[in-house]
Amino acid sequence: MGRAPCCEKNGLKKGPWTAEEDQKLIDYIRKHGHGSWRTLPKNAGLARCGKSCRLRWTNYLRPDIKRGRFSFEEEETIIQLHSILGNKWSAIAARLPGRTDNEIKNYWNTHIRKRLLRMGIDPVTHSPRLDLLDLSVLLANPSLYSTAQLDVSRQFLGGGGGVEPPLVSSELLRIASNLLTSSNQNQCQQSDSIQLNNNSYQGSNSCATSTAQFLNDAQLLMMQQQANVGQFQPPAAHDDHQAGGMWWYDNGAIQSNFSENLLAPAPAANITTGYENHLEPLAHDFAPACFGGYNLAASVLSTPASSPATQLNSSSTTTTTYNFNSATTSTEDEKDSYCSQLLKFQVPDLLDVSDFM
DNA sequence: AAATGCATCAACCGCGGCATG
DNA sequence: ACATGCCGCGGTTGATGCATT
Repeated sequence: MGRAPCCEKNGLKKGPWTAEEDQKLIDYIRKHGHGSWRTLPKNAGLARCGKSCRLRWTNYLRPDIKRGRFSFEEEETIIQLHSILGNKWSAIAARLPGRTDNEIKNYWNTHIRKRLLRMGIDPVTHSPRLDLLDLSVLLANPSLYSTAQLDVSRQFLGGGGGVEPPLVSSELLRIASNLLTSSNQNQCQQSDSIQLNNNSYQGSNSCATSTAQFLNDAQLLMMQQQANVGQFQPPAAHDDHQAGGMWWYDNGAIQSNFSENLLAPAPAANITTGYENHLEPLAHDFAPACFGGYNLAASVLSTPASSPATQLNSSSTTTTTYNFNSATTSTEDEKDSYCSQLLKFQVPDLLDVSDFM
């Protein structure tokens, strides 16, 4: 049975609220409470439907509403709660005093979601997106692979143009690994250290500390995670001539002959959200050896203001400390810049992500 | 200065859940 | 058990302002 839309009644006003209407609504609710939204507009002398009144009150006129920019802490909370609750905006809003579900929803769609996408993270699943992140790196460096390999890489996208599941196999991972290994060699010559704004960076590994290296290695894990390969076989001996080395996944541990490290899974961090399943392994397993300890989770989830200097013990003898100073990343643009520079992640024109925006 | 594109956000729409008769 | 009505939620739209060309 259909229900008559509440605002289709004759004489009921729609659209933006006037100051007079606002005042009428405020005065009435202050005196009587909202009671039944259905009868409120008539009693308050408003030519609005109850639904419109309720929305106006809960999203705008309520006295306890906090206006203005979201703080880093609030943003962090939103992301973490969203990883647990999904698009349950009202549930998220219930944990953010003064913020409405509508406001949070808007902020998510206009800010956070886009930022996560730029970083190659699926804002729905909160897991790395192979099709966004991986191929962008590959495709941005066409010199790194042959035509045949490009054809293979296109399969990751589900090349038919339709909504096909990404094709990822151990063999493709191996190919990608080789490609990325080549990429590493190029990238290492370009950036042995990272300086971002006033954030301090103290790395010690030269080649292995480039951002590109981090991405590449992390991407392989993403592939593995998305493909549920389970066991990614170590490279065969004949791969050893590839100077860069490779990563593989063995019995729960990330192994590499790149830095001759065996990376044991990191102990649980203090982040207790669904990210543990996705980003934390990346940050802790990869960061020490291949990125010198940069904490991806800290950059994505914990905004700089709330992320104390992260100290991670790598499997090598190197201990690396990072201090991303919040004072230098206080604006929205700076947040974006901060993230994009760190990850050096650029979506090539070839890879259109607008559909996801 | 005008045109165009983009980002933001208040407000609307439709649906599902729940209460009530 | 079923019909009806209300409320709240999530998705979407459209107006507005700002930036860019």
